[in-house]
Amino acid sequence: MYELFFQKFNEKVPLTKEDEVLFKTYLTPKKIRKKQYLLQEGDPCNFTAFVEKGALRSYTIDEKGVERIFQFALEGWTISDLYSFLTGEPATYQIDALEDSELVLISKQAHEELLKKAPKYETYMRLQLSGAYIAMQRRLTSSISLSLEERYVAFSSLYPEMIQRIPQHMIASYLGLTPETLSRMRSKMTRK
Amino acid sequence: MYELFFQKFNEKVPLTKEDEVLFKTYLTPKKIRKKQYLLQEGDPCNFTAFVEKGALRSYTIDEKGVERIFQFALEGWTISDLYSFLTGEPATYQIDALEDSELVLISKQAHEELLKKAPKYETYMRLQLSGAYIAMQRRLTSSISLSLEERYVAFSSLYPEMIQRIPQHMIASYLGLTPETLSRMRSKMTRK
DNA sequence: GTTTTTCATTGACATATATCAATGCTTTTT
DNA sequence: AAAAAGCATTGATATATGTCAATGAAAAAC
Repeated sequence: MYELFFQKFNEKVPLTKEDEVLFKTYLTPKKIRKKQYLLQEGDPCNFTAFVEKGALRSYTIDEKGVERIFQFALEGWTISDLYSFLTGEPATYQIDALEDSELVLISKQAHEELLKKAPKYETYMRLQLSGAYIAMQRRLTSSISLSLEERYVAFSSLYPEMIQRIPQHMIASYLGLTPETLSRMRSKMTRK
Repeated sequence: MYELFFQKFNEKVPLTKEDEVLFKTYLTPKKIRKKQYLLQEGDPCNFTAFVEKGALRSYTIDEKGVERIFQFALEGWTISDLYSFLTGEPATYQIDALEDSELVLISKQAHEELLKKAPKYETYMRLQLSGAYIAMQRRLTSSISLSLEERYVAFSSLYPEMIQRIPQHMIASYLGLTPETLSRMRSKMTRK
């Protein structure tokens, strides 16, 4: 447990062994089964979840019952409803597991204590946020300026592992199109 | 100069007078005329620009010469190519002024020195990033899950001032649709 | 091992939005 | 003051994508 978490943390901000021991007291391990909820819409999101193993997604469900997937998280990624986590407002997303998963949770309370006590944590958070921001910027740009086909190609080459592990209709939802359209597009692409 | 900058800074992280004096030595004021470039695609973006007065936009131009507006910044906002600023890679966006403007620049060098010397600056940056992330998350969600009309209505009610000050075809570009479609949509809406 | 559920694919059709083109009105430039 | 450029609007048409429905295969549940 925690191996991957500290590996990724150290890549951003180097930690001493003592740092790690201290940080561990603020972390909560959690196992979660496929299809199980980690966060339900309306509850405040009082954690960020680092994925040691497995796969999760965050998404909304609109009035018509249509799912809109906002994020996938595989090993080494962090998932949360950051808006809710940072502001304390009720979550606008749900999070559930696509595979049996092992997580490292940082509670909101731990987050706030770490911000006060551990400057390295604040630096880590800033870098995390930078990364999240940059990833979302890339995605927004591609969602506005690329054709569907270009978007799918870009997604495939950026996250080849997700193409393997995640059902196609969920990728369609993430890209903002219907499963039918994605299916047709793929068959058109292979014909070329 | 700097009034609005420090007002916004203090809302996030309270500063003493001494802090402000110190910080001022890291800031660069800049005036820029309408249509003038602040950043050209391909140059590394070595600043963040806080808008004291005026209006700017960041955008890309694709192969066909179509502009895609990524962000508007009015008074109190910060604009930059954050990806380029944080990584040192060449900018993917251009930034220019929509009105004559007054800016407060933080150079990359100043940014790095402040991160080392001034913990309050790191906190400020973290909060800035949180805000930018949340704003972009909201935008991405609406770009994926709302109809054009809903998107325009949401934009209008979130940023009424922009509707007044920014040409309609640029708002269309920001929302990811053509000026013609936006025009038709607006006339349909008023007819109701 | 059988039954259910989930998933990807395909077809027919509807609809939203883009594209191309023209017009008149403002604003800016000279 | 005249000319040019920028902008919003409208019409006709083309195109991409969504919607609804059916089918078969694969995976999960029992």
